Amino acid sequence: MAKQIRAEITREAILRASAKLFDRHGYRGASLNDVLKLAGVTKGALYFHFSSKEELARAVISYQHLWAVGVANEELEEGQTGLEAVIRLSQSLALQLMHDPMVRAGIRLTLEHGTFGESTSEPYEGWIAVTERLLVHASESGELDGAVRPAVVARFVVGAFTGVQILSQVMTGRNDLWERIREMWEMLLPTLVPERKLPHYRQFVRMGATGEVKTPTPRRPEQLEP
Amino acid sequence: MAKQIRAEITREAILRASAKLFDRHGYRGASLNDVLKLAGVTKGALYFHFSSKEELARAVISYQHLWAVGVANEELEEGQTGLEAVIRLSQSLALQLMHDPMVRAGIRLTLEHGTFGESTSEPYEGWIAVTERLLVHASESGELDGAVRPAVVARFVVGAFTGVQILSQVMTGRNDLWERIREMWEMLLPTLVPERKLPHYRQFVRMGATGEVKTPTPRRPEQLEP
Amino acid sequence: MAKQIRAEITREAILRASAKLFDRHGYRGASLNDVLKLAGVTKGALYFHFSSKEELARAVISYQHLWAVGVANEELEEGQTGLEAVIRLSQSLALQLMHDPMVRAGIRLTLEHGTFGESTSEPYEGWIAVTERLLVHASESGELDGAVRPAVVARFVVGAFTGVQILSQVMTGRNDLWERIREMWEMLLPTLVPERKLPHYRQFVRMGATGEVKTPTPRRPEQLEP
Amino acid sequence: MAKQIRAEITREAILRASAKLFDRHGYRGASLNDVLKLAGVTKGALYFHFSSKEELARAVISYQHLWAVGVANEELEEGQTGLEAVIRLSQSLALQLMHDPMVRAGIRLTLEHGTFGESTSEPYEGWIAVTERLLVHASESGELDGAVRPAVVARFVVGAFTGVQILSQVMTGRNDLWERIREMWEMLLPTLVPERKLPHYRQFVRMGATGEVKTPTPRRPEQLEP
DNA sequence: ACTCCCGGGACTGCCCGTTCAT
DNA sequence: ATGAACGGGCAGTCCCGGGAGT
Repeated sequence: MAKQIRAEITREAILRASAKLFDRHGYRGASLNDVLKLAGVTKGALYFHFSSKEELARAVISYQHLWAVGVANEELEEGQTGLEAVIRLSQSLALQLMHDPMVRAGIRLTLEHGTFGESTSEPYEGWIAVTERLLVHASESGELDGAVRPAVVARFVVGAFTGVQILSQVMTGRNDLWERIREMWEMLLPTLVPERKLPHYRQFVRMGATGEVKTPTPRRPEQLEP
Repeated sequence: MAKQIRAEITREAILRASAKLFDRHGYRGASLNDVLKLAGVTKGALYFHFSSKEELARAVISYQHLWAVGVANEELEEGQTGLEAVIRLSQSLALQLMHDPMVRAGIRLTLEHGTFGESTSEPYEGWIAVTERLLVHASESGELDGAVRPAVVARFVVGAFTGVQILSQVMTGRNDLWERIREMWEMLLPTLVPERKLPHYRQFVRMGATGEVKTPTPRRPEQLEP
Repeated sequence: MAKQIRAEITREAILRASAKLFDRHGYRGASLNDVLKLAGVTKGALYFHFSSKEELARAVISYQHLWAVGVANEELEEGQTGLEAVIRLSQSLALQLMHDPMVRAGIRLTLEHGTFGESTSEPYEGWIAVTERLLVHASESGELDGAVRPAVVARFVVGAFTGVQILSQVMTGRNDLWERIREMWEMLLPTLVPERKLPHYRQFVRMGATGEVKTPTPRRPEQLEP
Repeated sequence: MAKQIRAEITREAILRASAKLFDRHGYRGASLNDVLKLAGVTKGALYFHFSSKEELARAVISYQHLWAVGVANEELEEGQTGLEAVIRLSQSLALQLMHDPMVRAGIRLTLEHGTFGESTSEPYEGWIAVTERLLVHASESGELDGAVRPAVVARFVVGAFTGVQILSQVMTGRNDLWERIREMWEMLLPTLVPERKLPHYRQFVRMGATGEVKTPTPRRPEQLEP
């Protein structure tokens, strides 16, 4: 028992250190030796917990993915309308990107693996699917302008968010990400909702950074057994 | 003299080969040996023309940058209104991203160097600046809705374009980039222009680059390895 | 008591698994992790029973050695003439090499350690000594041709057996080992025995694989305690 | 030009050093770092000449193989009878095994790759084939006893030589190899040749170590171009 | 002026046999 | 008897010089 706790601590230390370095230098740029140094563990420890660099990266991605899923579910359970949920989702992710190294790393690795790599579009498809579902729901509730096509909007929102976040990272180290996301929504709202509802959503977008970041304590990805 | 011609050919071969590999594997993932093999030259040749891998990458980026600047100027000289110029600019870049390996590589390297690197935001700032200038011009000509703030829009457009392009690349190898950019503009136009001008711009977006472009049956990026 | 039985089972499982892997991949090629996996035990268990990989190998070799000694003694007790005993001995070993992983592994490890290693010729010397003793006995009984020098023959027989067995292993996975050993004796008999006795020994060599393989249930090598 | 000479020197140094270490420690036991140290070159040099450890080993094997082929051909051209050629061949190989590290290493690697490995029996088949061919020739010339079956003898001789050489190596570091091979032939001759020719061949076997070892300056295996 | 061969050496991810606290 | 951690070593790959030749 006691052992397992210690193991968990080590595992987390490795994960955390690798996240930091993956975030800073990318997958290839991060060397395991640096991870070891930063985590204060030895090669053996790393090898015990993760059988390869790739698996380590996958663990980081997985962590971030689980976190995102958790947030999405919470958002839905809070009885918000569909569009509001989408907005809150984007804001939660933005906040997390500003503060949580694990999520930052996860996003970056996903991006690298997608953009530069053999391309697994799967995570993006996931985000698009979630967004689309929420928008369909919103559309059926009459929240949206009649001309809005959820699939198109979902795809664009995910893409725009991705790009805005990158720019914010490059230009300000993500310090202005929150405002950029707000501006994004302000530009999109006129297209999405009927004019009379605009004020309400504008207001909604402006609130939000109430500090209460969603942190659904994601459980670590279960180990894959061979 | 004769020598110089040969030198230029070698230089170009190296540049072209490196672009292809940078595009496919990223900066770190592309090995100079592969570049050599693909270009059919030797190490000595490479190091005569480029003093380091980084300089090689910079040359690719520079090439793409010069191309972009050239296009921007042409667009302006053609006597289009500001907003139209912005749209055409984005479309030109989209087309080039679909077909020109050098531009693709340049964008990718810029992105890597920015997102994951020591961060030189300069190219993005350039794009934003150009866009903003055009939008200011448009605003002064009364093309835009009164509430539009050029600086904000410019920043968002550049970010959104970046993200949309990434998603298109990950999900379809950029085959659908043209449509995605069109959709982007269709979503932004209601926010940007007065309602009565909407039909005109919608039409404008759909046409494309003054006839000689047309949604050009994009070939998918060639599979790896010749 | 019960514990000790369990321990013995574990020990055997490890030994058996390691034999299989040593046989297949050699000393260096066999990894302890694989042994663990195959035996279904943990690292701790292995290191409880064997203090190092080398000792594990020694145990395998020792097992095979004890087996060989056992067979040799049985052969002698069965009242065969000296030459017959030598022949039966070689045949028993051949059969065992074809079927018993532990013996296969033992032979291979001995060979590796000898050929490629710091060379302990001791096991070979043992075989040669036994063979020589039997041949001297045979010589004194008048079974052999007068010109035969037991020491020379013994050394050659051991060498030839070793090589023939290797070739059989390489070329047919030892499937034809039995026939090869028979041929070996047919080639040596004219040199070893007087002409009139040739038919008898030829007949003797041909019999043998009567199925009754010698399996003298070798007791496990006593543990050497430091 | 001058460069190429230097390259050849380096290449040879690497080959020679690796042969020494392969001979001493086997394929797995020899570390490239040790090779580098012994050869006095760096990793870059090695990597330039040999793209992997395996290829290095193959080069050594190939060297030895070419040497053997060269010797075999010379032997044949010297107008000896078939059986004499076989004997001389075995003696040449024995001498070489005693003195030339490259050949020693080649034999050892072949053996390892065969015995302990995925088994390529090809080199053994080559030796057997050559021997058989010579014996068939001898048989047709009436040198051999009528009952001799060349295929069987060839296989056994190759096997026996292999084993005898191993034993000699283990027990005396191959110092007594020459005598062991002589004894081998003395034991086989009665089976192989008619009685009246025995004295001649006995005499033939005893001569031979005239010092003039066959050294057919084997050309290095041509590089495989990718 | 331009190209090439040959080499330098640091570093990477990985795997291994082994030990120690429990 | 276990789970966890240790640390050295492996083969392989990389980016890069520099002397010689054209």
